[in-house]
Amino acid sequence: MDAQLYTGKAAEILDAAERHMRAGGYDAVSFRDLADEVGIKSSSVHYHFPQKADLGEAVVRRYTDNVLDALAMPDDAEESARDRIARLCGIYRSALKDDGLICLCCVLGAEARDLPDPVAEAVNGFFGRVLGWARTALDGSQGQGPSCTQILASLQGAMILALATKQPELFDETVTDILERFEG
Amino acid sequence: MDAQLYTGKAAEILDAAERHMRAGGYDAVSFRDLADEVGIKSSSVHYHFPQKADLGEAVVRRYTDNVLDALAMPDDAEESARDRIARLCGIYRSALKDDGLICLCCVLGAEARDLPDPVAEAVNGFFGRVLGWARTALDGSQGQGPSCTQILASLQGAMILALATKQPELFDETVTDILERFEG
DNA sequence: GTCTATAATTTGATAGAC
DNA sequence: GTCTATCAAATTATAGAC
Repeated sequence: MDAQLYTGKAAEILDAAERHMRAGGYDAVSFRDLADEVGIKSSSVHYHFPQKADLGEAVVRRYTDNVLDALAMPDDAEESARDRIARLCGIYRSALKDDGLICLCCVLGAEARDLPDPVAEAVNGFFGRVLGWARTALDGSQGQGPSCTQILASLQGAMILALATKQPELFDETVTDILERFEG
Repeated sequence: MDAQLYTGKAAEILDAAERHMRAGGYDAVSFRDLADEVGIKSSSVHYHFPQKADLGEAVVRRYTDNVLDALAMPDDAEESARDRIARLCGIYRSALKDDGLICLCCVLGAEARDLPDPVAEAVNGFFGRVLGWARTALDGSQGQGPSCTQILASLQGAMILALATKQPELFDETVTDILERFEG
């Protein structure tokens, strides 16, 4: 159950696949496009990830690990719930502003019904783990601020709004609303 | 600028296309699949919608008109802002619980970067019109309740969470949170 | 409006050499 | 691990008959 480590071409493939999936969904990824981008042939991509579902699952799992790593640190026990949630907001914010990318599992979650089972399950797992993190992050903030569900839902939806309307301010507006509710 | 009316096969095609797009995104629609479902050939689908982008744009525009029609009525001037927002929640809620479908523009908005321009613009238009409706819906509820952006973002994100985790309760939880904030 | 027929491209995937 | 070669299937789209 250890987190898998990817290096070299495998990592490059995952990088390219994640970028495409976050921009256009699961179907936006093709073995030939990935191969071209990393400078190998499509059959070599199949060597690393035999089926497309394997690739999709690996992308989601690696993404999940990366997000949870970023959420966990710095590991300060005295940190307020508000500051911890602000870190979650910041992760999404920088991806959106710097690269125009929204959460991978926001895109894939929206088309979950049509995803291969292992990929859909990995997306489900992402939300479970992030909600689990949020539950402990809010620990001790006695009923103050929005619920974990509400925080995560707001952020996911705000990314879509900001992207689709080309108004990044809409994301910040939501972040402000979330954080303000901690000063109740 | 009148709303286009679709009947017969054209309407059936749009129905099928909307269903597929809401389940799996823009790429989840193929002319052959649609043709089979409505009992004609794919070339006949092209007669009604020459290019796929034409089809996509028509689906989004019709969906937008339908949602705004449902939001507008019943047209009661004495209705509270809270009740109007509850109507928006109800539209999404029944689609999710009855058919397992989330908002069309939630799915397409998430992959907006990869959509043909006319389709992306139609999705943008959907959010503009719904946010416009929400602004007037909240008229007179002096600062009470969440902002239009926050309401819409929460609902979109909650649909994704509910769908991806197979926990419809998560959607209801968000609706409850939104409506509670009107009793401030 | 719908059909047949077909074109051109892209897709996921495999076999086997090096 | 990467390659060449290839496959079967699916895709969007068009021409032209009825």
